[in-house]
Amino acid sequence: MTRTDTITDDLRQDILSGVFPPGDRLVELQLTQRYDCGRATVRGALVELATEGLVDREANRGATVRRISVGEAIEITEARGALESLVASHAARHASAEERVALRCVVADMREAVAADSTATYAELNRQFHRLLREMSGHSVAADLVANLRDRAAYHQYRLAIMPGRAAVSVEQHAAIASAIENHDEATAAAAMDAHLRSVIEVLRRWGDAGPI
Amino acid sequence: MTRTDTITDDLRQDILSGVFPPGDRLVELQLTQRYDCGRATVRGALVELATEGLVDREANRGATVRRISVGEAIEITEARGALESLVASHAARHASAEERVALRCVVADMREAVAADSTATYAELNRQFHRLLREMSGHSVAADLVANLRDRAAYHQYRLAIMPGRAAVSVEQHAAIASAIENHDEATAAAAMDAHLRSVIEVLRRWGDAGPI
DNA sequence: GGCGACATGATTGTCGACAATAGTCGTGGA
DNA sequence: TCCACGACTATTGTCGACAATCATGTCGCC
Repeated sequence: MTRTDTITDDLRQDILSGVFPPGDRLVELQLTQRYDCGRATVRGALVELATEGLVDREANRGATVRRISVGEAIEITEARGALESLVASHAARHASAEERVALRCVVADMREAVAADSTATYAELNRQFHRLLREMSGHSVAADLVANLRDRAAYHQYRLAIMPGRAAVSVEQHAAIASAIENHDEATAAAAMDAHLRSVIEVLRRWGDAGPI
Repeated sequence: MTRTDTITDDLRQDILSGVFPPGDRLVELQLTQRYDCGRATVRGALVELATEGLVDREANRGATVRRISVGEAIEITEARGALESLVASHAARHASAEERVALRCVVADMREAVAADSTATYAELNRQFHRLLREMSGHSVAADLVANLRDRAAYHQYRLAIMPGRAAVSVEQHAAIASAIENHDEATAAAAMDAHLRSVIEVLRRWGDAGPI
């Protein structure tokens, strides 16, 4: 693993975790001293994150953290729905017995987190659930695309996760997905995933009228 | 538009058109003299094309044109099916009257190309059909992803297009898609697109046993 | 004759410097 | 007072050079 890759991961993480909020300028020289490396290394990272859709790069004008409007977040979630349904159906077909157990455990933990009203824990379990699903699917093309789309909408995703009452609704949708996968039911798994993401879009759309950003 | 962007487009085109066939090494210094620019510029292009999935880059070992196995081509086409169905349904909803006419014209030209047995023309019209659909959809997220997936599987796509008898089957599937879109029938458009790509996968799968690469 | 260590060459990773460009501030004139 | 023009500054785009790393071929040893 080369230094550029490391910096790319670090910068990606910093963007996703909010160290650099949407719209922030990413000046190469500043990043240079933050990550202690040359400008070429930083540039490589910026180019990569730009093609991932996490940063905007205008010629001679520099890079900024990409701002995702609610409208675009909806598009992203629609695309994610199409792909992640595919992932879910493949997971239902290919998952091992251990993986199915692991998935059930995650759902159980999610229920606990909801009961304890711990939104941070829930958000992390949510990520874990979807990551596990991607691994189970064995469909690396769709899995990679989904992971990227999740990153792109991470900001809105986070706001959604901490929305009061949302977790309680969401957890049952995850349970439905997990249950279908446990039963090796590809079609139901895909449908459950699709329903889950349509529900996410519904919430985003309601926000669109009133919500900020 | 910066020089790096130009070189990126040129290199992408050269890869897609077969100037650099799959597996070919992309040595930075050689590309430097081919495109008449510095190594930094070439590197930028390679990084971008690597994240697009068109080139492989191993640390300290250089870049090569990505080899896509038949298995991966199937995965790519599955993902494309999921996304392009979404694109088709959005196209059915949002397309203008002129765009619907344009789509019908393309299908008519395709029929002509099939009758004339002109595979090169048909392949080009095929690209045009799908590009037009992406524009009609207004769904930039899905459209960009689909365009990228098409590039990644371009090699197999091309082999499929010149397969004897394939165009005749394919053209009717395109006609079905166009017809659904003309009728503003989102669900049917999506289903027709899905059927089209499942048919593509079917052919790829049959190849998988006997076909080369 | 086969195997492993070592030198060699080719290629990439990283850095600093220079050139080019966009944005900004100040000045002069109408 | 307002607009146009020009210099200045900040930042990016590009280049060449050096260091680091991997692959290859050679030599000696078993």
